[in-house]
Amino acid sequence: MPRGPRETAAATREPVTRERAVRVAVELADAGGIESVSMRKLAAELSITPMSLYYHVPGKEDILDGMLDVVYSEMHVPRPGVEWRTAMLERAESTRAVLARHPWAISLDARTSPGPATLGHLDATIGVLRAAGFSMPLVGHAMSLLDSYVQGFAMQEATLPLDASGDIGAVTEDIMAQHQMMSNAFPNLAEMAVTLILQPGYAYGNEFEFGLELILDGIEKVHRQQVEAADA
Amino acid sequence: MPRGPRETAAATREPVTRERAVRVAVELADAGGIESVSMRKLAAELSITPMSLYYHVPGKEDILDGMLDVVYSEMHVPRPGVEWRTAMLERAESTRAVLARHPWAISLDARTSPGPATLGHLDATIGVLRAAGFSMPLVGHAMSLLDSYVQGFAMQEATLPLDASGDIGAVTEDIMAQHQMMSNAFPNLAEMAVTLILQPGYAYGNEFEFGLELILDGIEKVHRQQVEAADA
DNA sequence: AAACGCTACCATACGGTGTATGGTTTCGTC
DNA sequence: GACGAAACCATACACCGTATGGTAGCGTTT
Repeated sequence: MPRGPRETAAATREPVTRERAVRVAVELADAGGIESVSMRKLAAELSITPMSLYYHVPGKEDILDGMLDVVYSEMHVPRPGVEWRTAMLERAESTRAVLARHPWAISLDARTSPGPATLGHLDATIGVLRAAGFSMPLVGHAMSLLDSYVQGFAMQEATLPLDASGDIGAVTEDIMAQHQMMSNAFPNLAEMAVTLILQPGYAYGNEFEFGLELILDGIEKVHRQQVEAADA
Repeated sequence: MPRGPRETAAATREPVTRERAVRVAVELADAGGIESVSMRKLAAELSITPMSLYYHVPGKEDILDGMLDVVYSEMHVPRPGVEWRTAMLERAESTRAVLARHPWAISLDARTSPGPATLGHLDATIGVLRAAGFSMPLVGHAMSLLDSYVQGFAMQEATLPLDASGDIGAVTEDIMAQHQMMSNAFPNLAEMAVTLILQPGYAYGNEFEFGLELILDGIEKVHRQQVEAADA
């Protein structure tokens, strides 16, 4: 029966490593939001004291970096052979799905110092576009555009006061209560609320696809023009 | 000589109000980033004790909300008559300019409970699109798409390790040092770094316009189709 | 003139945070 | 059985947001 070092009581099981600490931090954030990830709570969850964490990790920043890389590692990585448009679509939708699973990651997304999963993801994406004949500048354009949109949309979506189903219903009363006031000060906003957003079938999440397809159409058009120009 | 109440020493000048507290908080954030806005530092800047702030404000959240609304109030509000595409372009560029001036606002952008400036801004934008004949669903599509892109781009830009000029130069050495390693693990990324990003003329900020024009083109096309379909 | 109440401010304290400093225990190896 | 590294710990500091319960100065009322 092999056993790790330092197993005094019957408490500890797995050894504490940076990897496990980050994994547990992700679980904490999933359960209680990013503000429930503190060095003390994390240490408690690992059955060690706060300062013992610093043996495995240089500081909290490193844990946050690790958490973001875990999130990226859950995303679908485009495979080399796939047609570029399909790959980009899958990538965007996978990103959105993963961020929906880990909403706290949206605010962490602004962080520098990417991890290996993040870099691998970028590398694979560039590879697919290059294989499809995209010029390097166009790869830059396309990725900046797509990533900005996907990340921005996730942030907008997180901002809205939605219930779990993505429906706006839960706050309808609040909005209607303010409606009289809004109609005077912000007539266009009030009209949009009543005739669009508060309509039964409306869900903000559905806006995602419109923008995504529009962007992919635009990129496809530019790509085709470049290819034709090169052939001529 | 009119003087406010409670002017014991010759210290205080302007009276403390929520509005002034928020204004000073913005100055603090501009000077030292969002983490240098604490109730204690803010109170010190206003020459009162921390707890006195709570007479003017329910809590820190309210100050952050106010700060974001100040940022929105600095943005160019589209005027009713303007052609929609021009208005959207100005709006996007103004947003980007203001967020560049207050980088801390990007991370605050995810915050609920918009202020009057924010709502007024939205209202004016909807008004311009409606006046241009956009259907309400298309207004929703267009604004979701544009706002997601602009906000996401600002976030991406803030993530990058850029110096003040927007140039990547400052970190070139770091990248080159890791280049050998990257070439093996992430060949596409390495190639992109060398042949695009590290090239003398390249600045990530220039990517903004490509995406913006592409999006506006796409929206214009959809709009034209809808108008034609309605005419037929 | 005296009492009252309101506005604006303050002192103290609590429970939380990240982490610097400097031990202490346990283990494999010699 | 001594030794050094690996893993963990205790204490403490400077900060944070804010709950609780005051207090000084003012205008108005009686």
